[in-house]
Amino acid sequence: MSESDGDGGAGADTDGGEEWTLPDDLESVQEALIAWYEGDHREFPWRRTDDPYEILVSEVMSQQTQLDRVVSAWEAFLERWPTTAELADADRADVVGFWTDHSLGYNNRAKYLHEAAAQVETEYDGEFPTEPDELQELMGVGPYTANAVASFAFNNGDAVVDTNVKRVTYRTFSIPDDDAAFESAANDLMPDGESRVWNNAIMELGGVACTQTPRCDEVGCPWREWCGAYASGDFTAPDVPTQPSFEGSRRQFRGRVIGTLREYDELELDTLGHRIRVDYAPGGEYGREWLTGLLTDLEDDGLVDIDDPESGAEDELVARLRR
DNA sequence: ATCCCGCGTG
DNA sequence: CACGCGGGAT
Repeated sequence: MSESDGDGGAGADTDGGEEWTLPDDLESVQEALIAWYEGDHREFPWRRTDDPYEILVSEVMSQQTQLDRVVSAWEAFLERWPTTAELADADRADVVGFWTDHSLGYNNRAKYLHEAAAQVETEYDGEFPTEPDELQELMGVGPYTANAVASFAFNNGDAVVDTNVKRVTYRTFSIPDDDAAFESAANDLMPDGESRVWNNAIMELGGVACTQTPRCDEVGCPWREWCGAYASGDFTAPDVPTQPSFEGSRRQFRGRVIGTLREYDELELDTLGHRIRVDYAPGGEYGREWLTGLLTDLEDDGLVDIDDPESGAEDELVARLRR
């Protein structure tokens, strides 16, 4: 109904955009996937709620962490902060501390979640908006998360496009490795008004069947009869940019700073330095200068405060988690 | 080593 | 548009 009904790819090939088409019997394609998903799928607790806050928490956690590890963190988080009102009232340091305690990584996202809860309270009167465009106004909520929340909470989303959906559509229907093409194809595939089950189903397909090393027959992939990769045996997938190594990285030391301040409340800078790396030496290669660089970045991110000490007349600076 | 349901900022 | 952002599991 929106654009390019059924016949896929932007016809004009002027800017190098490649041609692609979806099968004629889209309805069969759709029914096959939904039947496969409803027949059997992994049971995650967030698939049994339609509370937008609970969904949002699960989505933010899932962006960075394997789903199996998210389950216990999600349950503990919602037990501690069951509503946006309660999360908004929490100290940021406690939310970031929770994130670290549960090894959820990327502490910025704890801050985003905390801020999003405050936005819901102050800007939306405690009620989540239901449209993807409005949801995207929330801190830390981009196009993917907005459609996920709109879909799973309100059955009111567009097709989600994540790395799973890209891989599945690239292989099955030979959609070119191009974001606009993926988005268009994903939306053409999705049956109108069924974003909740559809987005769950296509991501489940990417998660258990159309994996890096595919398991088409083992899990009975419902799209084998339409799948270009299954026919050709070429299961190449779009490149996902590989991360620089973590060991010894700046990221690793940021994580140690947060974890250490979580444990000690407030620490003088050199003490903190020694805690986070054994080769810390105030005047050395990794010393005061290196540490303050790290800390000012964390301060700019809103995660850490650098202050004069509360007591005493000393001028040694201390660091602590921002409340 | 590589993977894992993106996002905000410069 | 490129870049930085954690860390457990395998």
